[in-house]
Amino acid sequence: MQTVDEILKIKNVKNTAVRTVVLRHLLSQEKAQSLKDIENALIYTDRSSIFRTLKTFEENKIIHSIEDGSGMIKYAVCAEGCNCDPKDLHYHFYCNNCNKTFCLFDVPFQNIELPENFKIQQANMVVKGLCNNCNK
Amino acid sequence: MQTVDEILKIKNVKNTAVRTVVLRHLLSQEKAQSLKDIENALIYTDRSSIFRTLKTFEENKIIHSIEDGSGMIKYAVCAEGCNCDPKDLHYHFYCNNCNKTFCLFDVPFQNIELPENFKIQQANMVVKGLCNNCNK
DNA sequence: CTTGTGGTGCAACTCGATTGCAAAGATTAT
DNA sequence: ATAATCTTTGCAATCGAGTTGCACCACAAG
Repeated sequence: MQTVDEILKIKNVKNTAVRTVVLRHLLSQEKAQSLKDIENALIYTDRSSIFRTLKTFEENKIIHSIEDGSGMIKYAVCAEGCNCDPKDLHYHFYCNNCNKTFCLFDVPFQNIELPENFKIQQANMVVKGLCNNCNK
Repeated sequence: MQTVDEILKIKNVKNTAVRTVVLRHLLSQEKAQSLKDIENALIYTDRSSIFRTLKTFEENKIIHSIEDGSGMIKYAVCAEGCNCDPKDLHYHFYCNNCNKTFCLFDVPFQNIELPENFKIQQANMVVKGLCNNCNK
């Protein structure tokens, strides 16, 4: 696992106090985090700063965003070497019971045959159901 | 193509003025509609009435909702015989240029191998890119 | 006719997301 | 080192899609 400093350096994003704590928090979580989640975890950091930090991270492909249908956009750290290209896509799983969102890096991704002249640029794939913790 | 009256009857939803115009509008569109889209199209019908109509339609599986990442939930009429089960899932395509959302009924749907103990209930699959009109 | 049920329109509210602005911090040029 | 410049941050205000409360209306049941 890369450190916060390494990631910021590789992605050419300047290291600041807010960026460090936000990225550290994201790395420490197994599930994707919403702005609200992060805000609650980092009580000394302003919401708008976190918001802009997330935008910066997303632009620089440090994190990717997931719309899981909870109404809040979730963010998760990209895998090493990810460029957020179609080839880097992976499924997400949203638990209807505990409302957590997971990145399913290990589930193989189907090559989708789009109709004539449609061109894929990104995708947002969310499977919903019960996670292993809640499916009991 | 089923008529508005037929659909409402089959799904056991009472026919009202608002329901008729909303469903007729949805059927007349090739792309999924947001609440705002419908509101703009049906200028004499109140937003909250459309909103509640859409909820009613969704509960009764007349339409399904799509979170395409535009920030607005889109709605599209279900295919005939759809029960909104996992087996009825289909991909959606969101055009980054014209912001339209399409149902890709003809693109085969992969059977997703979830990790141990994860259970699928629904899914929201959105491929983003350029549609045939914008990819020129 | 009276009562009840559900649908509709209006207005107000919620809440996550976003922006404007000024202060603080970092960087570069002088 | 100091001044000028650019970036980041915190605060407050705003935006906008979604949602709700309430009164009114239409239609159905008793």
